[in-house]
Formats: sequence, structure tokens, C-alpha cells
Amino acid sequence: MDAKMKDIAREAGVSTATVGRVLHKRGYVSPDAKKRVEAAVQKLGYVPNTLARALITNRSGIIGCLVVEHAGNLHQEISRVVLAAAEARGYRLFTMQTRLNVRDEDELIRQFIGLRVDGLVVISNIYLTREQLSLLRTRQVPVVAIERAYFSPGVDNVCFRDVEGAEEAVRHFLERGHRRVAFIGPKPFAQTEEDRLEGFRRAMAAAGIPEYGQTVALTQAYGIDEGRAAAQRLLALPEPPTGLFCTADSLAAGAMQALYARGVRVPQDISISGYDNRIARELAPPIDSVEPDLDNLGGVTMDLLSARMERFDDAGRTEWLRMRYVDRGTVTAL
Amino acid sequence: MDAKMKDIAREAGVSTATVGRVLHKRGYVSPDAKKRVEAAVQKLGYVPNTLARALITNRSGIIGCLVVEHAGNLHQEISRVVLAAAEARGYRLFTMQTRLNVRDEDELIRQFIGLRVDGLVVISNIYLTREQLSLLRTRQVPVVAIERAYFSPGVDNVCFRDVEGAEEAVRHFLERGHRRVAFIGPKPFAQTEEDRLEGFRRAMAAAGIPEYGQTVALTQAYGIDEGRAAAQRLLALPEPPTGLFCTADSLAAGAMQALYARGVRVPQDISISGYDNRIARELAPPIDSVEPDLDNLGGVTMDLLSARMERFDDAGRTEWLRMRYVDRGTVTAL
DNA sequence: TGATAATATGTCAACGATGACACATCCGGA
DNA sequence: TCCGGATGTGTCATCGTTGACATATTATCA
Repeated sequence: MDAKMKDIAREAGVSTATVGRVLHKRGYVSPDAKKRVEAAVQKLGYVPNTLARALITNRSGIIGCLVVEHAGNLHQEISRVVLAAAEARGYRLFTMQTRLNVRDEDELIRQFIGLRVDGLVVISNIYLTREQLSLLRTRQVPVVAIERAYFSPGVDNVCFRDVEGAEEAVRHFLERGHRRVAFIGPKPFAQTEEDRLEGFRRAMAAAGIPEYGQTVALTQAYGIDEGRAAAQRLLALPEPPTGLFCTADSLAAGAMQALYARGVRVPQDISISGYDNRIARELAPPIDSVEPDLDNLGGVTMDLLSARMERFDDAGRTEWLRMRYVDRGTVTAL
Repeated sequence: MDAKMKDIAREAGVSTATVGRVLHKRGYVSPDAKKRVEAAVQKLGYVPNTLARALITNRSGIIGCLVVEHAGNLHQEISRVVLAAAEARGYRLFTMQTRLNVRDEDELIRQFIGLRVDGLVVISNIYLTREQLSLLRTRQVPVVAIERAYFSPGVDNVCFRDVEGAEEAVRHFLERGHRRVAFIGPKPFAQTEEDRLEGFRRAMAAAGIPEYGQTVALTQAYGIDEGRAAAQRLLALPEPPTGLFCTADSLAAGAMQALYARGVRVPQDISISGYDNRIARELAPPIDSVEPDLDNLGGVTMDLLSARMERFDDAGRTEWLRMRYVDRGTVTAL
């Protein structure tokens, strides 16, 4: 059905080798033959079979992207910028998603290996297992992990400076005279969550506020409902906080609902900031948030990956992406 | 490097044919040979080469997904549910994205054809060109288009009942005594936008409100800023509307900011509803919205596609997905 | 006892593109 | 005139897997 090289060759009256030379613009081809081949390609609507090419060259031109989904994180946005960067560099990005589930991940990794991907991008806040890593390593598949640092041979990392990001956000409150700043964030279940809590603690400690004086509202997960409930609890305290530091915009959005319902105005009556800057700008009013450097993320990731695809070695490089505080004026002086 | 069937065969002391029989659980294999093959597969960490298999079977097991991105639409969410449905059915979904750009689309479609995808899902609110369609058609690639109906041979469609969705939302205002209901939505540039505007007009006309009495605020695009500006304009009218029907949650979110800034309370002072139900629940307060039946979308899409993959024909089937009005109480009686 | 079916395994030509290699021809310079 | 390089083209084994076909052995029944 589909035209193949042989068909082009016959149509143009040359051999498949010459067709190949025209297609790859490599080697000597007479202008005449070239013209005839191009005409035949056009006429028969020839599109080279990537699969056959990959089989013999042993390079698929495909990069796998494993996204471990998880309500309330940035993984969708991250995969989008990585996709854009990959396409810009001429790679095809093959995305597969899963929710936290080792069995699924095993299956997806086998699928990627079956496709003989040239590289793999893992976007996850949990770790791959040792077995999964070794499966990839014996096949010399370059891996770049976003969000989780592996420090493992053959794996490069792109990480967010979450401790510093959270620290800066909390300092924002403290510098404006706030003392009772509450932390709203999930009970740490991965590095990211620990880092943000750690950043909060560091900033508070640096301001001389002792551990037991800190108001920490841990939620079971990310989400609107969790944020709303946490804010309700905090507002009911005898001495409610004057500032709410939320470690996700979704939590902040929920908190805003609680505030709105109680008639507490932002920023006149209370200060608030979010994290991730995903929906912060969509709220009324738009609130402060902490933004990862997504503009660079795609490029950094693909640079690491292509360096490793050219020469596979055992070093494990790590790139740290800094966070940026986006000031929209919802943290005000007391 | 990678183990191949031949290696397994040697290790197990059988031929590749027997290895194949074990792998595909087909044909006769002695329990003993089976055991040895399985052990060899385990030992050598064999993963079949999907590319080679695809080459000879002429089925890649890959479904292409072309997402034409566009700020403010649901395409990310849609691609996610389609991905889930595809994975559940054992297909690999290969997603590529582009922004409105025919040249890019041509390139991506060629990439898909090069990969010999078994089917293609197009998520776009603009049409593929005639050339693109015929390229796919000569190769008998089943195509399912989401959002845009093609009524073109070889293309199945999954469409949203946007006229009815908008109509129902506007009726919600009218039934509660509103007369001055404003429409906030982009100047129609594709069917979706026209449909939502049409729905608004129908509902208003049915309530006896003449065309010239209708308040229509057309924006240049979807987005927070556009929604905010439109709401500001409307609030400045001598007789401001009592209800705002926004054809996207992002527009509604912007409108909410304008309301908040002016101290107009929702829903006490004004009624409002959004569309798409993407961020409506994250706002303070959460607002009414119109929700496409995303739960069914993935399944419906994949059903159409797999039916067509089994038997390619020229019929163009169309599935209409109904919209659901989500009532959160932000449209109240006057 | 021989015919037949069921069981078990191996051989080999595809799939479509690649690229090493061989073979031609032509030109310029020694 | 002969040689070497540039130019132009074709042949064929190969990539890893599949599946049609051939072959061999054992069990079953008339």
C-alpha cells in the first residue's frame, strides 16, 4: 500500500541506493537522477518508514518520557516544556503516564525499552526502583530525572531549589513584620514536600521564632479541599496567623475559599502566598507565588540528555533550577 | 548489547521459532523447553524489539495523538483521558503538540506516518487541511477528531454539544429572573466559539429578549486578562448586567478579579458562570460551570478508533458528548 | 499393523531501509 | 598515454522478529 524505497527506485529508474542518497543528501547524485527521484517521491507520496530505519541504525530518534502523575503537581506543565524542547531539537518525545504505581512503571519502562528509545526523561517525585534503573543501565539508556535527584551512575538530574524557594517566600512574610506565619502543606511523603517544609523552618528559625511557636498545618494531600480545611482550622485558632504560606497553589486556592466565606479580605486582613504559580494568577485577587524556572527546564533537560546520548558515561550530573518569587502584593506589612 | 531472540534461543538450546512460541503462548511447546526459554529470558533480561515486530507485522501498536494547543482550552485534559483509555486498551499513545500552525502540523503528520501509527487522534478546534486528510486516507490511517466534526470519509468525530451547553447555562440565569445577562467570550474564530455564542442567543431569544438588547462582550482571545477587561467594561455600563455568562473558566476567573477589585460580591451582588469546569472549582467562591463528559470521552474515542482499525471503511461516524451544568450556587434569583 | 492425528521443533524468506563495497565513467596532470 | 581522484550508480548482507512450511516424534484407533 504505502510506497517504499523500491517503488521510488522503480519509478525513477534508479536503484534504492541512489534514492537513499537523494533522501539523505549524501554522496554523489547527478542532478538529473536527483530530479527524477524527487518527482517520484512527490508523486507516490513517499514517507520513509521510521521503524525500518530505526531497526538497522539502532537509533529510534524517540525519547521516552515517563510522567508519574499526582494531583496538584506541576508534572503536566513540565512535560509540556520538555516536549517543546525535544521537538525543537528534532527528537520525538513519547510520553506515557502513570499514577504512583510500581507495577505500571515497570510495564511502561519495558515498553520504552521495547521501542528502543534513545533516552528517557522521568518526571516524578518518587524514585525509580533499583531494578528499573539497572534495566535501563544495562541497555545504556541515558536517563534524566526531573524533580528527584538520584546521584546514581547513568542518571542526570534536574532539580528545583525548593528549600531556598520556600525560605524566600517565608522571609517575605517575616520582613514585613509577620510573626505568626502558618505553613499549609502536605505531610511530607517525598523530597519536595520535605524541602518546602525545611525552607519554612529555616526562615522561621533565622527570624528567631522557635520550633514550638511555629504553626504548621499538615494536610493529607494536595488539593482545594485540603487547603480549605486547613485554613478553616487555622482561622479558628485563638490567635490566628497573620500570614498563610501554602506550598501549592491548589492549597492556596482552597484557603482563599475559606477566607472568602468568612469575609476575611486579602491582603487587607491576611497575607497569603502560594507555590508553583500555576493558578495563583487566576485567583481573585491574584496571589504571590513561587515559580520554578520552567522556561529553562526543557532546554536544560534536553541538553543533559543529548550530551549523554552522544557519549554514555557513568557520571551523574545535576542541574539545579532556581525558584523565583512572584510578587503580586498579597503579602503586606502588618 | 541487548539480548535478542537468537541469544535466548542459544541460551535455552532451542530455535528462535520455539522462543517465539513461548513468548506468544501459541503453538505447541514442551513444558521443559518452555521452562528453559523463560529462564533464559529472565537471565538475559530480554525485551522484544517492538520496532522489528512492527516492521514485519505492519502494525506498530502505536496510536498518534496530535494536540493543537491553544491557551485556555481543554486540550490538555482531553489528551490525558484519551491517553488513559488507550493505555487501558493496550495501545501506546504517542502525543505530539503544536500551536496553530499548518506547517508544523504537516511535519507532525509525516512523523506519525513515518512511525506507521495504527490510528490517529486529532484534538483541535481547527480543521486539518484537505491535503493532510488525503495523506492519511491513502494510507488507511483511521482518524478520530475530537472537538471538530469533519463529516469526511475515513474520519470519525467526537463532538461536544456546545450549543446546548451554553443554552442551558444561560437558561439558568433566565429562569432565576435575570434579563440583563452578558456574554463574555472570544470573537468566534472556530466552531466551538460560534456554538457557545449561538447557544447564548438561542436562550435569550427564547426568553423574548431581542438581539439588540443582548449584551455581548467579545474578547480577542481566551485568558484572565481578557476576562478581567471585559468585566470591567460591562460593570461600567449605565445599566450593568446582573449576570455574567463566561464561555471559559479563564475568562470567568478574570471577571472575578474585576468584581473583587470593585467590591462586587458573588453571588449576592452579581451572578456568574464559567465553562469547561477546569478552574471553576478553584475560585473563591467556586462558581458554576459547564462540564464536558470527560469521563466518557477517552472510551468513546478509543472505541471509534479500534472499530475502524479492525475494519477500515468510508463511513464517518459522529459521537456527540453532552455537557453537564455544574451548579455551585453562583447564579441566584434576583 | 498401519494410518492418522496431535505434539514438538527447526528452517528460512520476508518486512523496509541502510551502508559497505564494487564497479563504472570522466577529467586533469604527469 | 596512463594514473589517480572525483563523480555517479548498483548489489547485497544486515537489523530483530514473524509466520508459513517442513520435519520429526509420539499417541490413538480401526
